[in-house]
Amino acid sequence: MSTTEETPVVEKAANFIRNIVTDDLKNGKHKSIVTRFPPEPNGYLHIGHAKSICLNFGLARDFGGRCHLRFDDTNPAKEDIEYEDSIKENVKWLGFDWGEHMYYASNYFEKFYQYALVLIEKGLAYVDSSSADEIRAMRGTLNEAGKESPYRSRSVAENLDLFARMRAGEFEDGTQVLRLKIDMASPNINLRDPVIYRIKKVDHHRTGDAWCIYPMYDYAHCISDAIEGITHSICTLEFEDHRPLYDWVLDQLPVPCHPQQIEFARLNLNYTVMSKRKLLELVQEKLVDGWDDPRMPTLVGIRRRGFTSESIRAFCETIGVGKSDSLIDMSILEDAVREDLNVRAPRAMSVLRPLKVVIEGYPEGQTEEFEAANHPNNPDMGSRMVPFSGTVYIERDDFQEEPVKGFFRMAPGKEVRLRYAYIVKCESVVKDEKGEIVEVRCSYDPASRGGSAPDGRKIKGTIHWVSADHAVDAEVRLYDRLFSTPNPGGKNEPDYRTSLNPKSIEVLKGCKLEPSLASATIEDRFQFERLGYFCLDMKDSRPEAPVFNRTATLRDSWSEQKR
RNA sequence: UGGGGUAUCGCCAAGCGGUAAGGCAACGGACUCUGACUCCGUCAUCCAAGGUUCGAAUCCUUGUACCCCAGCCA
Repeated sequence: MSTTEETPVVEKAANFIRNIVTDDLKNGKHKSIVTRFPPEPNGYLHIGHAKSICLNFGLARDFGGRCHLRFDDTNPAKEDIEYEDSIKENVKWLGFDWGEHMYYASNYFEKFYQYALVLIEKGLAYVDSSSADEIRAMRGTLNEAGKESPYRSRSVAENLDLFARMRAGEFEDGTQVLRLKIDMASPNINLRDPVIYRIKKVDHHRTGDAWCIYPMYDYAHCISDAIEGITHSICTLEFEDHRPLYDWVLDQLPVPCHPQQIEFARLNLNYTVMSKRKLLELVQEKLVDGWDDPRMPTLVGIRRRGFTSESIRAFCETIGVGKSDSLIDMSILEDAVREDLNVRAPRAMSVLRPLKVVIEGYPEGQTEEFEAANHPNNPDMGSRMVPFSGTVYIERDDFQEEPVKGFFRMAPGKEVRLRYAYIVKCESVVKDEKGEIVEVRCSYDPASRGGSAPDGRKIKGTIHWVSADHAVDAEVRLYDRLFSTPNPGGKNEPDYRTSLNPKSIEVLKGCKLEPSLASATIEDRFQFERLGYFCLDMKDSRPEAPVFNRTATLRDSWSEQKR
């Protein structure tokens, strides 16, 4: 098992990769399967990686196989150990466990080297002393065949000698490379004598200065898979035309097995960006507040936003796996969190934009407590006592002096229920010099204690409130989609930066929370009734100054109706 | 104009010759001390055109559209 939690989030939907695995198991091609998630430690994981993680670890879990976590660390110039910890943490958070199966491509450097020797001896690899520019020029174009390098026919002995000297550090960066000898006229450019080793006199974060030549992806990845006994090597679509090379390398070498590479379409989500480059720019140009900004599609960002790992897994399950390029609607992700949080998040009352309401006739200085259910549909979640007094705050949006048609919240002369408390009626409003409403005065029905009308009269509107004397002040951050256009920076679109949503974050101070929320801790999630799902910000919140993040709003057919 | 892919409802996605699952969204309605949740109901003939067949989204042909590839990145 490779999940830490037992509950399957959603029923497993069929997809072409599952079908392949099922067939391979059924017809005996494999007794059990081995997959792998092979990130390069050069950045933070995002929701797109989650799709791959769920796919690979999910297959292993569901078919009783195993999934390796392997760092594809073959380019020391770009990689760093700082990313490794974050990646491991993210995979664990998502609910997966690689157990003993933690690997590094860099652990195979010596094997890669030995295999390269085999290729040279078979006359299938040669040292090319051309410059990068020359190699590019000889590669040809999409329509024209390439030209063979003048160094292509070097003898095996010479190649062996040169390659050994490359390893020994006798040459400078970029002066020599080891290339495969395949076919410079191949219509598949990947087969035009691809470079498999380059010289980089750079320390590697794991192997230090042991090496100054490093293998390229196409050469290292397939061999790594073979060494680990991977059965299904799942990657994204852009590697599709690398597959002939993947197979070519393994066919020439005495490797333990020959994994099957299978490609699927990477995840694209609308109203956000997913490329490492753009994500990095957003952070570096301070367009967002770091990798873990709750608006970022990074796993650290999404987590800080309040998403549960269960909802991410459910999301990955529902979007399916295919080979056609897709742009998933953000609403599917939002639906996934709502579905999860609706069931598990305790309810609470919080007023984000407070409007003072004075209950006329309520005994001066009196305070009482009302029992409020933590979850209206699940009694097992218990209840809490919520203090009430003669002055409460309600949401500004819940009052209209001149109510529009269909508005059934608080308005002059209309009765409305303060949830769990009393039925009140607005009698008058108090305005400041500018005509701004600063206070609403209500009468109340003492017989409606607890919120129910003793005479059975129907009260259409129920609104939430917080007692002024008992309220906990807090900062609340309302997040919205990072971009205001569905495919920022896409084809025929201006620079993605111009599509940033100016309202992607709104910081509200002086919000009034019911006192029970004072004891909230990191990763606690609540439904602030009638508003949405919120969690304590894991970075900026302090006990004496709580900060809540809005994970998602509730569906709101009222505001939709108004549109 | 080389090679590799993909085309099924607004967005995903099952289907593998036997008469179009499901989810999201949307739209009606019921219920409701969250205008939430829940519950009912509505919502496609499968890129196009030919062909094979009793029968095709599924097979063949010819087109069309879109994506990927010319890093000593992964």
